[in-house]
Amino acid sequence: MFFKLIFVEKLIAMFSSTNSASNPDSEKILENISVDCVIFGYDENELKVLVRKESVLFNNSIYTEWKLPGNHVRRNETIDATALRILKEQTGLEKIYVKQFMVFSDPDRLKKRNQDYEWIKPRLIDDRVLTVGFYSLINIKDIDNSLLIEDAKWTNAYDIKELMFDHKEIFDEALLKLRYDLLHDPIVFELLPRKFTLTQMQRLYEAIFNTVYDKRNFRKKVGKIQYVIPLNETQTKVPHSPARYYMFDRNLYEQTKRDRFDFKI
Amino acid sequence: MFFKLIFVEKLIAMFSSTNSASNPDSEKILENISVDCVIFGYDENELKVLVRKESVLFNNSIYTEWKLPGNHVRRNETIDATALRILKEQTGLEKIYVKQFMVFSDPDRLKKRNQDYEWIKPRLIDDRVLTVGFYSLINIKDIDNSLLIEDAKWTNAYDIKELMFDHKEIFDEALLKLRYDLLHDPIVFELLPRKFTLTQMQRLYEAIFNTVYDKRNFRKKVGKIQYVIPLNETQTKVPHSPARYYMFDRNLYEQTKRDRFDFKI
DNA sequence: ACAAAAGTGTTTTGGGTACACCCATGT
DNA sequence: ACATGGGTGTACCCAAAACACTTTTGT
Repeated sequence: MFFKLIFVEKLIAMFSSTNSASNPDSEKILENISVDCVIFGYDENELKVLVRKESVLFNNSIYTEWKLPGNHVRRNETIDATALRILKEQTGLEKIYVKQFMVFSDPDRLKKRNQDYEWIKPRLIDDRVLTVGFYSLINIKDIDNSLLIEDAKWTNAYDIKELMFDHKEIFDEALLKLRYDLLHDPIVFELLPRKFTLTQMQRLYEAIFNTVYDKRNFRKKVGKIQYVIPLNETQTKVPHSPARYYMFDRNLYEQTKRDRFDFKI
Repeated sequence: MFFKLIFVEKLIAMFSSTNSASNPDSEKILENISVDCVIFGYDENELKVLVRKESVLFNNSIYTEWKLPGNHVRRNETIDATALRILKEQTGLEKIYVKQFMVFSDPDRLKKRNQDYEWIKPRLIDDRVLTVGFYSLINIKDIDNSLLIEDAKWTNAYDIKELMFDHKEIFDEALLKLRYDLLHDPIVFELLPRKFTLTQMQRLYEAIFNTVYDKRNFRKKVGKIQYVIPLNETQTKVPHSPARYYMFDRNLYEQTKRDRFDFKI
Protein backbone atom coordinates (compact mmCIF):
# COMPACT_ATOMS: atom_id res chain seq x y z
CA MET A 1 0.00 0.00 0.00
CA PHE A 2 2.88 2.26 -0.75
CA PHE A 3 0.91 4.60 -2.93
CA LYS A 4 -1.55 5.33 -0.16
CA LEU A 5 1.26 6.57 2.01
CA ILE A 6 2.33 8.92 -0.72
CA PHE A 7 -1.13 10.31 -0.88
CA VAL A 8 -1.39 10.90 2.82
CA GLU A 9 1.87 12.83 2.63
CA LYS A 10 0.52 14.91 -0.15
CA LEU A 11 -2.68 15.49 1.72
CA ILE A 12 -0.73 16.84 4.62
CA ALA A 13 1.32 19.05 2.33
CA MET A 14 -1.79 20.26 0.60
CA PHE A 15 -3.64 21.30 3.67
CA SER A 16 -0.76 22.60 5.66
CA SER A 17 0.92 24.86 3.11
CA THR A 18 -0.90 26.20 0.10
CA ASN A 19 -4.39 25.28 1.21
CA SER A 20 -5.19 25.49 4.88
CA ALA A 21 -7.87 23.09 6.04
CA SER A 22 -10.19 25.98 6.75
CA ASN A 23 -10.13 27.28 3.19
CA PRO A 24 -13.39 27.04 1.29
CA ASP A 25 -13.55 24.84 -1.74
CA SER A 26 -13.21 27.90 -3.97
CA GLU A 27 -9.60 28.29 -2.91
CA LYS A 28 -8.50 24.73 -3.49
CA ILE A 29 -5.93 24.54 -6.20
CA LEU A 30 -5.23 22.22 -9.07
CA GLU A 31 -1.81 21.01 -8.09
CA ASN A 32 -0.66 20.24 -11.64
CA ILE A 33 -1.67 23.44 -13.41
CA SER A 34 -0.43 26.97 -13.06
CA VAL A 35 -0.52 30.26 -14.91
CA ASP A 36 2.53 32.49 -15.46
CA CYS A 37 2.06 36.08 -16.57
CA VAL A 38 4.24 38.26 -18.73
CA ILE A 39 2.98 41.69 -17.72
CA PHE A 40 3.89 44.30 -20.29
CA GLY A 41 3.89 47.99 -19.55
CA TYR A 42 5.06 51.01 -21.51
CA ASP A 43 6.85 53.95 -19.96
CA GLU A 44 9.52 56.44 -20.93
CA ASN A 45 9.51 55.15 -24.50
CA GLU A 46 10.43 51.68 -23.29
CA LEU A 47 8.60 48.38 -23.33
CA LYS A 48 8.79 46.97 -19.83
CA VAL A 49 8.03 43.70 -18.12
CA LEU A 50 7.22 43.05 -14.49
CA VAL A 51 9.49 40.50 -12.82
CA ARG A 52 9.74 39.31 -9.22
CA LYS A 53 12.81 38.86 -7.14
CA GLU A 54 13.39 35.66 -5.18
CA SER A 55 16.23 34.83 -2.81
CA VAL A 56 17.42 31.34 -3.52
CA LEU A 57 19.51 29.35 -1.06
CA PHE A 58 21.87 26.92 -2.76
CA ASN A 59 25.19 25.41 -1.69
CA ASN A 60 25.03 27.54 1.43
CA SER A 61 24.92 30.75 -0.57
CA ILE A 62 22.02 33.06 -1.27
CA TYR A 63 21.42 34.01 -4.88
CA THR A 64 19.10 36.69 -6.17
CA GLU A 65 16.99 35.42 -9.02
CA TRP A 66 14.08 36.73 -11.06
CA LYS A 67 10.94 35.04 -12.20
CA LEU A 68 7.59 35.82 -13.78
CA PRO A 69 4.63 36.19 -11.45
CA GLY A 70 2.52 33.05 -11.44
CA ASN A 71 0.16 30.93 -9.43
CA HIS A 72 -1.80 27.72 -9.44
CA VAL A 73 -5.24 27.50 -11.01
CA ARG A 74 -8.02 27.09 -8.47
CA ARG A 75 -10.63 24.36 -8.69
CA ASN A 76 -13.45 26.55 -9.77
CA GLU A 77 -11.95 29.34 -11.80
CA THR A 78 -11.06 29.59 -15.47
CA ILE A 79 -7.44 30.18 -16.36
CA ASP A 80 -8.32 33.75 -17.34
CA ALA A 81 -9.58 34.26 -13.80
CA THR A 82 -6.28 32.91 -12.51
CA ALA A 83 -4.39 35.39 -14.67
CA LEU A 84 -6.57 38.28 -13.49
CA ARG A 85 -6.05 37.22 -9.89
CA ILE A 86 -2.29 37.29 -10.38
CA LEU A 87 -2.52 40.71 -12.01
CA LYS A 88 -4.56 42.06 -9.12
CA GLU A 89 -2.04 40.74 -6.61
CA GLN A 90 0.93 42.15 -8.47
CA THR A 91 -0.34 45.51 -9.64
CA GLY A 92 -3.60 46.23 -7.83
CA LEU A 93 -5.31 46.60 -11.19
CA GLU A 94 -8.54 44.95 -12.31
CA LYS A 95 -10.27 44.73 -15.66
CA ILE A 96 -7.11 44.61 -17.66
CA TYR A 97 -6.24 42.81 -20.83
CA VAL A 98 -4.97 39.25 -20.43
CA LYS A 99 -4.40 36.66 -23.11
CA GLN A 100 -3.23 33.06 -23.02
CA PHE A 101 -0.67 32.18 -25.64
CA MET A 102 0.94 28.80 -24.96
CA VAL A 103 1.18 25.82 -22.63
CA PHE A 104 4.59 24.73 -21.35
CA SER A 105 4.49 21.08 -20.42
CA ASP A 106 7.98 19.64 -20.20
CA PRO A 107 7.83 17.16 -17.28
CA ASP A 108 11.20 18.50 -16.12
CA ARG A 109 10.54 22.17 -16.64
CA LEU A 110 10.99 22.99 -12.93
CA LYS A 111 14.08 20.81 -12.57
CA LYS A 112 16.37 22.21 -15.21
CA ARG A 113 18.36 24.33 -12.80
CA ASN A 114 19.11 22.78 -9.44
CA GLN A 115 18.94 25.97 -7.43
CA ASP A 116 15.50 26.79 -8.80
CA TYR A 117 14.21 23.34 -8.04
CA GLU A 118 15.49 23.42 -4.46
CA TRP A 119 13.71 26.73 -4.01
CA ILE A 120 10.35 25.62 -5.33
CA LYS A 121 10.23 22.05 -4.02
CA PRO A 122 8.91 22.91 -0.57
CA ARG A 123 6.27 25.14 -2.15
CA LEU A 124 4.74 22.37 -4.27
CA ILE A 125 2.35 19.51 -3.65
CA ASP A 126 3.46 17.81 -6.84
CA ASP A 127 6.50 18.75 -8.92
CA ARG A 128 4.78 18.03 -12.25
CA VAL A 129 3.22 21.38 -13.13
CA LEU A 130 2.05 22.40 -16.58
CA THR A 131 1.83 26.14 -16.91
CA VAL A 132 -0.26 28.26 -19.21
CA GLY A 133 1.60 31.35 -20.42
CA PHE A 134 -0.39 34.60 -20.44
CA TYR A 135 0.62 38.06 -21.43
CA SER A 136 -1.13 41.15 -20.22
CA LEU A 137 -1.01 44.81 -21.11
CA ILE A 138 -1.25 47.64 -18.70
CA ASN A 139 -0.77 51.34 -18.80
CA ILE A 140 1.95 51.94 -16.23
CA LYS A 141 0.60 55.39 -15.45
CA ASP A 142 -2.54 53.73 -14.06
CA ILE A 143 -0.53 51.96 -11.40
CA ASP A 144 -0.41 53.15 -7.87
CA ASN A 145 3.22 52.27 -7.34
CA SER A 146 2.79 52.20 -3.57
CA LEU A 147 0.70 49.06 -4.17
CA LEU A 148 3.49 47.32 -6.06
CA ILE A 149 4.89 44.44 -4.12
CA GLU A 150 8.32 45.16 -2.77
CA ASP A 151 9.94 42.37 -4.72
CA ALA A 152 8.42 43.33 -8.06
CA LYS A 153 10.38 45.38 -10.57
CA TRP A 154 9.75 46.86 -14.02
CA THR A 155 12.54 45.83 -16.39
CA ASN A 156 13.21 46.89 -19.96
CA ALA A 157 11.99 44.00 -22.10
CA TYR A 158 15.22 43.92 -24.08
CA ASP A 159 17.34 43.62 -20.93
CA ILE A 160 15.81 40.33 -19.86
CA LYS A 161 18.52 37.73 -20.24
CA GLU A 162 17.84 35.07 -17.66
CA LEU A 163 14.89 34.04 -15.53
CA MET A 164 14.14 31.09 -13.26
CA PHE A 165 12.91 27.75 -14.68
CA ASP A 166 11.74 28.09 -18.27
CA HIS A 167 10.51 31.63 -17.73
CA LYS A 168 12.86 33.20 -20.26
CA GLU A 169 11.37 30.92 -22.90
CA ILE A 170 7.88 31.91 -21.75
CA PHE A 171 8.82 35.57 -22.04
CA ASP A 172 10.24 35.11 -25.56
CA GLU A 173 7.06 33.45 -26.75
CA ALA A 174 4.98 36.20 -25.14
CA LEU A 175 6.83 38.87 -27.08
CA LEU A 176 6.30 37.00 -30.35
CA LYS A 177 2.60 36.66 -29.63
CA LEU A 178 2.29 40.30 -28.60
CA ARG A 179 3.85 41.40 -31.88
CA TYR A 180 1.50 39.25 -33.85
CA ASP A 181 -1.60 40.31 -31.96
CA LEU A 182 -0.69 43.97 -32.21
CA LEU A 183 -1.12 43.75 -35.99
CA HIS A 184 -4.51 42.07 -35.76
CA ASP A 185 -6.36 43.45 -32.75
CA PRO A 186 -6.72 46.91 -31.26
CA ILE A 187 -4.59 46.13 -28.25
CA VAL A 188 -2.07 48.98 -28.60
CA PHE A 189 -4.54 51.15 -26.81
CA GLU A 190 -4.30 49.04 -23.66
CA LEU A 191 -0.75 50.29 -23.25
CA LEU A 192 -1.46 53.94 -24.05
CA PRO A 193 -3.19 56.56 -21.92
CA ARG A 194 -6.81 57.28 -22.88
CA LYS A 195 -5.72 60.41 -24.76
CA PHE A 196 -2.48 60.04 -26.64
CA THR A 197 -0.49 61.76 -29.37
CA LEU A 198 0.51 60.09 -32.60
CA THR A 199 4.15 60.32 -31.61
CA GLN A 200 3.40 58.40 -28.41
CA MET A 201 1.66 55.74 -30.44
CA GLN A 202 4.53 55.54 -32.90
CA ARG A 203 7.11 55.25 -30.12
CA LEU A 204 5.12 52.38 -28.65
CA TYR A 205 5.11 50.47 -31.94
CA GLU A 206 8.82 51.13 -32.23
CA ALA A 207 9.44 49.83 -28.71
CA ILE A 208 7.46 46.65 -29.28
CA PHE A 209 8.94 45.86 -32.69
CA ASN A 210 12.34 47.21 -31.73
CA THR A 211 12.65 49.27 -34.90
CA VAL A 212 11.91 52.76 -36.24
CA TYR A 213 9.21 53.98 -38.59
CA ASP A 214 8.93 56.94 -40.93
CA LYS A 215 6.80 59.62 -39.28
CA ARG A 216 4.84 60.62 -42.37
CA ASN A 217 4.05 57.08 -43.45
CA PHE A 218 3.02 56.15 -39.93
CA ARG A 219 0.61 59.08 -39.72
CA LYS A 220 -0.82 58.34 -43.10
CA LYS A 221 -1.73 54.84 -42.02
CA VAL A 222 -3.14 55.81 -38.66
CA GLY A 223 -5.14 58.50 -40.47
CA LYS A 224 -6.98 55.78 -42.33
CA ILE A 225 -8.05 54.01 -39.15
CA GLN A 226 -11.52 55.36 -38.54
CA TYR A 227 -11.78 54.51 -34.89
CA VAL A 228 -8.73 56.49 -33.89
CA ILE A 229 -10.41 59.83 -33.34
CA PRO A 230 -8.62 63.21 -33.35
CA LEU A 231 -9.69 65.41 -30.44
CA ASN A 232 -9.99 69.18 -30.28
CA GLU A 233 -7.41 69.17 -27.58
CA THR A 234 -3.67 69.67 -27.70
CA GLN A 235 -0.76 69.41 -25.35
CA THR A 236 0.05 72.35 -23.08
CA LYS A 237 3.27 73.43 -21.44
CA VAL A 238 5.47 71.49 -23.81
CA PRO A 239 8.58 73.26 -25.10
CA HIS A 240 7.66 72.69 -28.73
CA SER A 241 4.71 72.86 -31.04
CA PRO A 242 1.82 71.23 -29.09
CA ALA A 243 0.60 67.90 -30.44
CA ARG A 244 -3.01 66.98 -30.99
CA TYR A 245 -4.52 64.27 -28.80
CA TYR A 246 -6.29 61.21 -30.19
CA MET A 247 -8.59 58.62 -28.68
CA PHE A 248 -9.53 55.04 -29.47
CA ASP A 249 -13.28 54.69 -30.02
CA ARG A 250 -14.13 51.13 -29.07
CA ASN A 251 -17.77 51.36 -30.11
CA LEU A 252 -16.85 52.55 -33.55
CA TYR A 253 -14.29 49.77 -33.76
CA GLU A 254 -16.84 47.08 -32.87
CA GLN A 255 -19.21 48.42 -35.50
CA THR A 256 -16.74 48.80 -38.31
CA LYS A 257 -14.31 45.95 -37.81
CA ARG A 258 -14.15 43.86 -40.94
CA ASP A 259 -10.62 43.72 -42.20
CA ARG A 260 -8.77 41.97 -39.41
CA PHE A 261 -5.48 43.32 -40.67
CA ASP A 262 -6.12 46.98 -40.06
CA PHE A 263 -3.43 47.25 -37.45
CA LYS A 264 -0.49 46.38 -39.56
CA ILE A 265 1.75 49.44 -39.51
CA MET B 1 -11.39 14.54 8.43
CA PHE B 2 -13.91 14.61 5.66
CA PHE B 3 -11.40 15.49 2.99
CA LYS B 4 -9.35 12.42 3.74
CA LEU B 5 -12.31 10.27 2.94
CA ILE B 6 -12.70 12.00 -0.39
CA PHE B 7 -9.13 11.25 -1.19
CA VAL B 8 -9.39 7.61 -0.33
CA GLU B 9 -12.34 7.38 -2.70
CA LYS B 10 -10.35 8.98 -5.42
CA LEU B 11 -7.45 6.69 -4.78
CA ILE B 12 -9.69 3.73 -5.28
CA ALA B 13 -11.12 5.21 -8.45
CA MET B 14 -7.69 6.00 -9.72
CA PHE B 15 -6.22 2.60 -9.26
CA SER B 16 -9.24 0.60 -10.24
CA SER B 17 -10.29 2.28 -13.47
CA THR B 18 -7.99 4.40 -15.56
CA ASN B 19 -4.78 3.40 -13.83
CA SER B 20 -4.56 -0.11 -12.59
CA ALA B 21 -2.28 -0.62 -9.64
CA SER B 22 0.07 -2.64 -11.77
CA ASN B 23 0.63 0.12 -14.30
CA PRO B 24 4.09 1.60 -14.35
CA ASP B 25 4.50 5.21 -13.33
CA SER B 26 4.84 6.17 -16.96
CA GLU B 27 1.17 5.44 -17.55
CA LYS B 28 -0.21 7.36 -14.60
CA ILE B 29 -2.33 10.23 -15.76
CA LEU B 30 -2.81 13.79 -14.66
CA GLU B 31 -6.46 13.69 -13.77
CA ASN B 32 -7.12 17.38 -14.40
CA ILE B 33 -5.49 17.80 -17.79
CA SER B 34 -6.39 16.37 -21.16
CA VAL B 35 -5.62 16.94 -24.83
CA ASP B 36 -8.28 17.00 -27.55
CA CYS B 37 -7.25 16.72 -31.18
CA VAL B 38 -8.81 18.21 -34.27
CA ILE B 39 -7.35 15.92 -36.93
CA PHE B 40 -7.55 17.51 -40.36
CA GLY B 41 -7.26 15.53 -43.54
CA TYR B 42 -7.76 16.42 -47.18
CA ASP B 43 -9.41 14.15 -49.68
CA GLU B 44 -11.61 14.49 -52.74
CA ASN B 45 -11.18 18.25 -52.73
CA GLU B 46 -12.65 18.46 -49.26
CA LEU B 47 -11.21 19.45 -45.91
CA LYS B 48 -12.12 16.71 -43.47
CA VAL B 49 -12.02 16.17 -39.74
CA LEU B 50 -11.86 12.93 -37.80
CA VAL B 51 -14.65 12.53 -35.24
CA ARG B 52 -15.60 9.63 -32.99
CA LYS B 53 -19.02 8.17 -32.37
CA GLU B 54 -20.25 7.53 -28.84
CA SER B 55 -23.50 5.94 -27.75
CA VAL B 56 -24.93 7.96 -24.93
CA LEU B 57 -27.60 6.61 -22.59
CA PHE B 58 -29.89 9.31 -21.26
CA ASN B 59 -33.47 9.22 -20.01
CA ASN B 60 -33.61 5.55 -20.94
CA SER B 61 -32.82 6.27 -24.57
CA ILE B 62 -29.62 5.81 -26.47
CA TYR B 63 -28.33 8.75 -28.47
CA THR B 64 -25.56 8.75 -31.03
CA GLU B 65 -23.18 11.61 -30.45
CA TRP B 66 -19.87 12.71 -31.89
CA LYS B 67 -16.77 14.01 -30.19
CA LEU B 68 -13.14 14.84 -30.90
CA PRO B 69 -10.58 12.20 -29.99
CA GLY B 70 -8.84 13.06 -26.74
CA ASN B 71 -7.09 11.68 -23.74
CA HIS B 72 -5.51 12.59 -20.44
CA VAL B 73 -1.92 13.75 -20.21
CA ARG B 74 0.35 11.23 -18.55
CA ARG B 75 2.65 12.10 -15.67
CA ASN B 76 5.84 12.01 -17.65
CA GLU B 77 5.01 13.09 -21.12
CA THR B 78 4.73 16.51 -22.71
CA ILE B 79 1.38 17.54 -24.13
CA ASP B 80 2.81 17.10 -27.64
CA ALA B 81 3.53 13.49 -26.73
CA THR B 82 -0.06 13.13 -25.57
CA ALA B 83 -1.30 14.48 -28.88
CA LEU B 84 0.96 12.13 -30.84
CA ARG B 85 -0.24 9.20 -28.73
CA ILE B 86 -3.85 10.06 -29.57
CA LEU B 87 -2.98 10.34 -33.25
CA LYS B 88 -1.30 6.95 -33.22
CA GLU B 89 -4.32 5.37 -31.56
CA GLN B 90 -6.77 6.94 -33.96
CA THR B 91 -4.97 6.71 -37.27
CA GLY B 92 -2.00 4.40 -36.81
CA LEU B 93 0.27 7.20 -38.00
CA GLU B 94 3.43 8.45 -36.32
CA LYS B 95 5.65 11.45 -36.94
CA ILE B 96 2.84 13.70 -38.02
CA TYR B 97 2.32 17.39 -37.54
CA VAL B 98 0.61 18.41 -34.29
CA LYS B 99 0.20 21.89 -32.88
CA GLN B 100 -1.36 23.19 -29.70
CA PHE B 101 -3.55 26.23 -30.14
CA MET B 102 -5.61 26.97 -27.03
CA VAL B 103 -6.56 25.86 -23.52
CA PHE B 104 -10.23 25.43 -22.63
CA SER B 105 -10.67 25.84 -18.91
CA ASP B 106 -14.30 26.53 -18.04
CA PRO B 107 -14.88 24.65 -14.76
CA ASP B 108 -18.24 23.48 -16.14
CA ARG B 109 -17.11 22.60 -19.63
CA LEU B 110 -18.04 18.92 -19.23
CA LYS B 111 -21.37 19.69 -17.56
CA LYS B 112 -23.04 21.90 -20.10
CA ARG B 113 -25.15 19.15 -21.61
CA ASN B 114 -26.58 16.63 -19.16
CA GLN B 115 -26.39 13.64 -21.44
CA ASP B 116 -22.70 14.24 -22.12
CA TYR B 117 -21.94 14.60 -18.45
CA GLU B 118 -23.74 11.39 -17.53
CA TRP B 119 -21.72 9.62 -20.18
CA ILE B 120 -18.33 10.86 -19.06
CA LYS B 121 -18.80 10.90 -15.28
CA PRO B 122 -17.97 7.22 -14.73
CA ARG B 123 -14.88 7.62 -16.90
CA LEU B 124 -13.35 10.39 -14.79
CA ILE B 125 -11.41 10.53 -11.55
CA ASP B 126 -12.19 14.22 -11.21
CA ASP B 127 -14.73 16.15 -13.25
CA ARG B 128 -12.61 19.30 -13.42
CA VAL B 129 -10.57 18.81 -16.56
CA LEU B 130 -8.74 21.52 -18.47
CA THR B 131 -8.08 20.51 -22.02
CA VAL B 132 -5.41 21.66 -24.43
CA GLY B 133 -6.70 21.92 -27.98
CA PHE B 134 -4.39 20.56 -30.70
CA TYR B 135 -4.84 20.39 -34.39
CA SER B 136 -2.98 17.97 -36.59
CA LEU B 137 -2.54 17.53 -40.30
CA ILE B 138 -2.38 14.25 -42.12
CA ASN B 139 -2.43 13.09 -45.66
CA ILE B 140 -5.44 10.82 -45.81
CA LYS B 141 -3.85 8.75 -48.55
CA ASP B 142 -1.19 7.67 -46.03
CA ILE B 143 -3.78 6.06 -43.83
CA ASP B 144 -4.34 2.36 -43.78
CA ASN B 145 -8.09 2.60 -43.37
CA SER B 146 -8.30 -0.90 -41.99
CA LEU B 147 -6.49 0.49 -38.94
CA LEU B 148 -9.10 3.18 -38.39
CA ILE B 149 -11.12 2.53 -35.30
CA GLU B 150 -14.61 1.42 -36.08
CA ASP B 151 -16.19 4.39 -34.37
CA ALA B 152 -14.06 6.99 -36.13
CA LYS B 153 -15.34 8.83 -39.19
CA TRP B 154 -14.02 11.45 -41.59
CA THR B 155 -16.48 14.34 -41.86
CA ASN B 156 -16.45 17.36 -44.14
CA ALA B 157 -15.23 20.22 -41.96
CA TYR B 158 -18.08 22.46 -43.06
CA ASP B 159 -20.70 19.89 -42.08
CA ILE B 160 -19.73 19.85 -38.43
CA LYS B 161 -22.62 21.42 -36.55
CA GLU B 162 -22.67 19.86 -33.11
CA LEU B 163 -20.23 17.89 -30.99
CA MET B 164 -20.18 16.75 -27.37
CA PHE B 165 -19.11 19.08 -24.54
CA ASP B 166 -17.36 22.18 -25.87
CA HIS B 167 -15.84 20.30 -28.79
CA LYS B 168 -17.58 22.38 -31.45
CA GLU B 169 -15.93 25.47 -29.96
CA ILE B 170 -12.58 23.67 -29.95
CA PHE B 171 -13.07 22.75 -33.59
CA ASP B 172 -13.94 26.35 -34.56
CA GLU B 173 -10.79 27.66 -32.90
CA ALA B 174 -8.71 24.97 -34.59
CA LEU B 175 -9.91 26.06 -38.01
CA LEU B 176 -9.08 29.69 -37.27
CA LYS B 177 -5.60 28.71 -36.13
CA LEU B 178 -5.06 26.43 -39.13
CA ARG B 179 -5.95 29.27 -41.48
CA TYR B 180 -3.55 31.60 -39.77
CA ASP B 181 -0.70 29.12 -39.62
CA LEU B 182 -1.15 28.17 -43.25
CA LEU B 183 -0.12 31.69 -44.23
CA HIS B 184 2.96 31.68 -42.04
CA ASP B 185 4.45 28.21 -42.05
CA PRO B 186 4.95 25.55 -44.71
CA ILE B 187 2.26 23.28 -43.34
CA VAL B 188 0.16 22.88 -46.50
CA PHE B 189 2.55 20.18 -47.55
CA GLU B 190 1.57 18.01 -44.59
CA LEU B 191 -1.85 17.62 -46.17
CA LEU B 192 -0.62 16.99 -49.71
CA PRO B 193 1.02 13.90 -51.15
CA ARG B 194 4.78 14.11 -51.60
CA LYS B 195 4.37 14.90 -55.28
CA PHE B 196 1.46 17.15 -56.07
CA THR B 197 0.15 19.30 -58.91
CA LEU B 198 -0.49 23.01 -58.58
CA THR B 199 -4.21 22.44 -59.02
CA GLN B 200 -4.19 20.04 -56.06
CA MET B 201 -2.45 22.67 -54.00
CA GLN B 202 -4.89 25.35 -55.08
CA ARG B 203 -7.92 23.16 -54.29
CA LEU B 204 -6.51 22.57 -50.83
CA TYR B 205 -6.18 26.29 -50.14
CA GLU B 206 -9.67 26.77 -51.43
CA ALA B 207 -11.02 24.02 -49.17
CA ILE B 208 -9.33 25.44 -46.09
CA PHE B 209 -10.31 29.04 -46.71
CA ASN B 210 -13.64 28.07 -48.19
CA THR B 211 -13.20 30.34 -51.19
CA VAL B 212 -11.89 30.30 -54.77
CA TYR B 213 -8.71 31.75 -56.27
CA ASP B 214 -7.73 32.82 -59.74
CA LYS B 215 -5.63 30.10 -61.35
CA ARG B 216 -3.09 32.38 -62.99
CA ASN B 217 -2.53 34.53 -59.94
CA PHE B 218 -2.19 31.47 -57.72
CA ARG B 219 0.46 29.98 -59.99
CA LYS B 220 2.34 33.25 -60.20
CA LYS B 221 2.69 33.35 -56.42
CA VAL B 222 3.62 29.71 -56.01
CA GLY B 223 6.14 30.21 -58.80
CA LYS B 224 7.98 32.71 -56.59
CA ILE B 225 8.32 30.23 -53.73
CA GLN B 226 11.76 28.79 -54.23
CA TYR B 227 11.33 25.66 -52.17
CA VAL B 228 8.39 24.41 -54.19
CA ILE B 229 10.31 22.54 -56.85
CA PRO B 230 8.93 21.58 -60.27
CA LEU B 231 9.76 17.99 -61.18
CA ASN B 232 10.43 16.46 -64.59
CA GLU B 233 7.46 14.25 -64.08
CA THR B 234 3.88 14.62 -65.18
CA GLN B 235 0.61 12.86 -64.64
CA THR B 236 -0.22 9.82 -66.72
CA LYS B 237 -3.52 8.28 -67.70
CA VAL B 238 -5.51 11.42 -67.06
CA PRO B 239 -8.13 12.35 -69.66
CA HIS B 240 -6.70 15.81 -70.18
CA SER B 241 -3.38 17.55 -70.61
CA PRO B 242 -1.09 15.97 -68.00
CA ALA B 243 -0.08 18.25 -65.15
CA ARG B 244 3.45 18.70 -63.87
CA TYR B 245 4.28 17.43 -60.38
CA TYR B 246 5.91 19.60 -57.73
CA MET B 247 7.64 18.84 -54.43
CA PHE B 248 8.29 20.73 -51.22
CA ASP B 249 12.01 20.93 -50.49
CA ARG B 250 12.28 21.20 -46.73
CA ASN B 251 16.06 21.65 -46.70
CA LEU B 252 15.86 24.54 -49.10
CA TYR B 253 13.06 26.01 -46.99
CA GLU B 254 15.13 25.83 -43.81
CA GLN B 255 18.03 27.55 -45.56
CA THR B 256 16.10 30.30 -47.21
CA LYS B 257 13.31 31.11 -44.79
CA ARG B 258 13.41 34.77 -44.01
CA ASP B 259 10.15 36.36 -44.89
CA ARG B 260 7.72 34.61 -42.60
CA PHE B 261 4.82 35.65 -44.77
CA ASP B 262 5.72 33.70 -47.85
CA PHE B 263 2.68 31.50 -47.63
CA LYS B 264 0.06 34.17 -47.96
CA ILE B 265 -1.78 33.37 -51.16
C1' DA C 1 17.53 83.14 -30.55
C1' DC C 2 17.35 78.61 -30.01
C1' DA C 3 16.00 73.87 -28.97
C1' DA C 4 12.58 70.47 -29.60
C1' DA C 5 9.04 68.12 -31.52
C1' DA C 6 4.66 68.77 -34.66
C1' DG C 7 2.96 68.52 -38.88
C1' DT C 8 2.63 68.04 -43.92
C1' DG C 9 3.03 65.78 -50.08
C1' DT C 10 5.07 63.75 -53.84
C1' DT C 11 7.29 60.19 -56.41
C1' DT C 12 8.66 55.59 -57.27
C1' DT C 13 8.13 50.74 -57.02
C1' DG C 14 6.11 46.30 -56.48
C1' DG C 15 2.38 43.36 -55.54
C1' DG C 16 -2.58 42.33 -55.95
C1' DT C 17 -6.33 41.52 -58.89
C1' DA C 18 -9.07 40.97 -62.90
C1' DC C 19 -9.47 38.79 -67.13
C1' DA C 20 -9.69 34.72 -71.89
C1' DC C 21 -7.80 31.61 -74.85
C1' DC C 22 -5.23 27.58 -76.78
C1' DC C 23 -3.18 22.93 -75.69
C1' DA C 24 -2.60 17.97 -74.56
C1' DT C 25 -4.65 13.77 -73.44
C1' DG C 26 -8.05 9.72 -72.94
C1' DT C 27 -12.29 7.91 -74.36
C1' DA D 1 -14.99 14.67 -82.04
C1' DC D 2 -15.42 15.85 -77.63
C1' DA D 3 -14.80 16.51 -72.73
C1' DT D 4 -11.58 17.69 -69.25
C1' DG D 5 -8.40 20.12 -66.91
C1' DG D 6 -3.36 22.26 -67.93
C1' DG D 7 -1.04 26.07 -68.81
C1' DT D 8 0.07 30.96 -70.05
C1' DG D 9 0.50 37.22 -70.23
C1' DT D 10 -1.09 41.92 -69.69
C1' DA D 11 -3.09 46.11 -67.85
C1' DC D 12 -4.72 48.73 -63.95
C1' DC D 13 -4.74 50.13 -59.25
C1' DC D 14 -3.31 50.82 -54.79
C1' DA D 15 -0.35 50.39 -50.92
C1' DA D 16 4.44 50.64 -49.24
C1' DA D 17 8.56 53.16 -48.86
C1' DA D 18 11.78 56.84 -49.44
C1' DC D 19 12.49 61.47 -48.71
C1' DA D 20 13.00 67.42 -46.27
C1' DC D 21 11.26 71.43 -44.83
C1' DT D 22 8.28 74.81 -42.19
C1' DT D 23 5.68 75.81 -37.87
C1' DT D 24 4.78 76.33 -33.04
C1' DT D 25 5.90 76.64 -28.47
C1' DG D 26 8.78 77.26 -23.94
C1' DT D 27 12.94 78.80 -22.12
